[in-house]
Amino acid sequence: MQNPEPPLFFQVFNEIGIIEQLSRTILEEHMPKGLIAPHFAVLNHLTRVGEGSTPMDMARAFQVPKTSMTHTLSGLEARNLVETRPNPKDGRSKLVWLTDAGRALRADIIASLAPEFAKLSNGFDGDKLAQILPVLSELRVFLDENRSGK
Amino acid sequence: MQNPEPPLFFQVFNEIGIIEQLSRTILEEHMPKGLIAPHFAVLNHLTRVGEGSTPMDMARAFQVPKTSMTHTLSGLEARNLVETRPNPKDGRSKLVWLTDAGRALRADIIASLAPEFAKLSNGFDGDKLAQILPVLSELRVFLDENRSGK
DNA sequence: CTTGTTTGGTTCGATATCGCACTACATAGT
DNA sequence: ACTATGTAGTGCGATATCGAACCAAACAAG
Repeated sequence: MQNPEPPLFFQVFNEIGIIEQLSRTILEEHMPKGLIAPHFAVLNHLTRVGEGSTPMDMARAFQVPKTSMTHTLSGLEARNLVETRPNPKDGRSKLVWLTDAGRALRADIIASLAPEFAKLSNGFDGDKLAQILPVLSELRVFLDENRSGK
Repeated sequence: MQNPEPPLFFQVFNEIGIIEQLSRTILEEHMPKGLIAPHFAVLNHLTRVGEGSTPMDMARAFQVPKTSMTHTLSGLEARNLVETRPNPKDGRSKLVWLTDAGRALRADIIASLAPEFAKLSNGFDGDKLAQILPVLSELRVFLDENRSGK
């Protein structure tokens, strides 16, 4: 038994899958009708990583096909939450920017999540989360570097 | 600062979301065309938890709407990977059973994942996974118990 | 037993995801 | 410059997800 048991990986990925489901559901309960987690992910990415990303930047960051990103962005653009401008450095691509409405919506969603975070803070030991975070990051990086390619 | 920083939760859920994406992609690369992760989840559930589950049992276990489960099962049934029988205890519901083909497919998929697990074993410290697993389970249970309801 | 409510499952319509094919622009090799 | 190959983005078709509405069986209250 020189290998970690396959069931260990299975269990970890299984738990992660369920947690992803549950946390996504919570997030989506705090989003306006018609918008879902990927829309939030884009608003959040533009705020944190910086506006002026290209669609492909974000597709790669989220590991989704570029066609999915096109679709997600079109939903955001239709609601005036982002706007796109041509990329002066590359005639094929676009740069994506938040509108004021987009920035405001992201802030509102995060603010409305405060009670959920409070519940978590009260009911769950934050130290444990702090302990697993670096391992999760490491695992994410490992998987990211070893992915076959989408 | 009596609260754990909201960013901590954010980061944890963010990493979990990305890991879920990446691990799901790996799994689906090892599945026959037309079948995706939810199909595997059902085959796996029936094997582990026991055959003869109802669709609602599984919808709850996976935290998906029952309509999604109907759809997933119909895909499996169309390929003769599961079969359903009436529930003798409840005229409204069905019981789901694996076919031999379903059992075989699950086994084949798991077997074909062995190289991926080997890569993980070699490149990633199994002890770290063992350490985070109980925290993930705890977090999953906490979220599960506190969910608003779907 | 009758009635009102709950629960398991399906159908349907709207939106999402994703692979494939395609266009336009970019870049490398000669 | 010319051609070949690569890359960003879109259009389209197939399947997936999910909420709303619906039906039938179960169950609870009287």
